[in-house]
Amino acid sequence: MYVDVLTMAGKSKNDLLSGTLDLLVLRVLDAGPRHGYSIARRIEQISEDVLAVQQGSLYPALHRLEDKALVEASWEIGESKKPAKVYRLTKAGKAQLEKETQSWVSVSAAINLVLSKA
Amino acid sequence: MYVDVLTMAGKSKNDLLSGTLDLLVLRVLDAGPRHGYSIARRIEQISEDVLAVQQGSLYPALHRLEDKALVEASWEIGESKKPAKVYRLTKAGKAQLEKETQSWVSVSAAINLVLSKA
DNA sequence: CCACTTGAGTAGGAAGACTATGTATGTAGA
DNA sequence: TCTACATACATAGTCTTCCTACTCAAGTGG
Repeated sequence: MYVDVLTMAGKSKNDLLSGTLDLLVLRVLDAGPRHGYSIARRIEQISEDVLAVQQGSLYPALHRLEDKALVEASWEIGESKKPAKVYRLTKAGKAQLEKETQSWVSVSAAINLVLSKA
Repeated sequence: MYVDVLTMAGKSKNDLLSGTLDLLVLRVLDAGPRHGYSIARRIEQISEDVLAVQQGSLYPALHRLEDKALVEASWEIGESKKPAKVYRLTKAGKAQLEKETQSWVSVSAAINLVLSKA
């Protein structure tokens, strides 16, 4: 039995910008295959804990990417002996990564322009 | 009567990152009061048309900000003689702008870290 | 007169994130 | 051994915010 003590009105506010999660996941997988849980850990680690990847965001994102054939998965047993679903980037995923990276670069640059120039 | 010819599956994909619109609006208003329509034009202009602000995004955003008392509005008649709803930043809006700017800086930096470091 | 731009707005729906759950197993420690 | 914790995957429900599509209206230029 779980009870929420506080479901506050003041939202804790986003850890991520909507839409960037897929990009980050693709990028991490570009550096080599990984299972879901460790993708999240990796993003948090590299971002020095600025970004927090919730499981409720991560797994749906992975399933989305899989549906779009941008990643593919297989169950594997690693050192930990626990079976884990290992994801790897497909060719289409690689292409998508490049596209989304380019998009991120230009959009974030544009936002910075507005923020600086008024 | 209007009919959509094509409501395509392949989305045209975002002009903005979700959540950044409010920040951009606050920033533009920080440079001086403006009416809604001209806020959109200004963002597009400064961003060199990389960012497109849809009216269906803009006006709801302004109403949200007004509800939160981050901006306040008054109907005014400018040179164009057409009445327009002019928005200005409130003190709370200014504070919010600073907070969100800081958040943008750190989050975008974190994303860039992940993108570069793998 | 007509088309275009300016200007404000709403309704409806899709997307994606978060919270809150649930399940299960391996591992370290008391 | 029991217990707590980290690992690991997953889904339901809700919320927020965006976009598309549309309406209405008043100036402006041809």
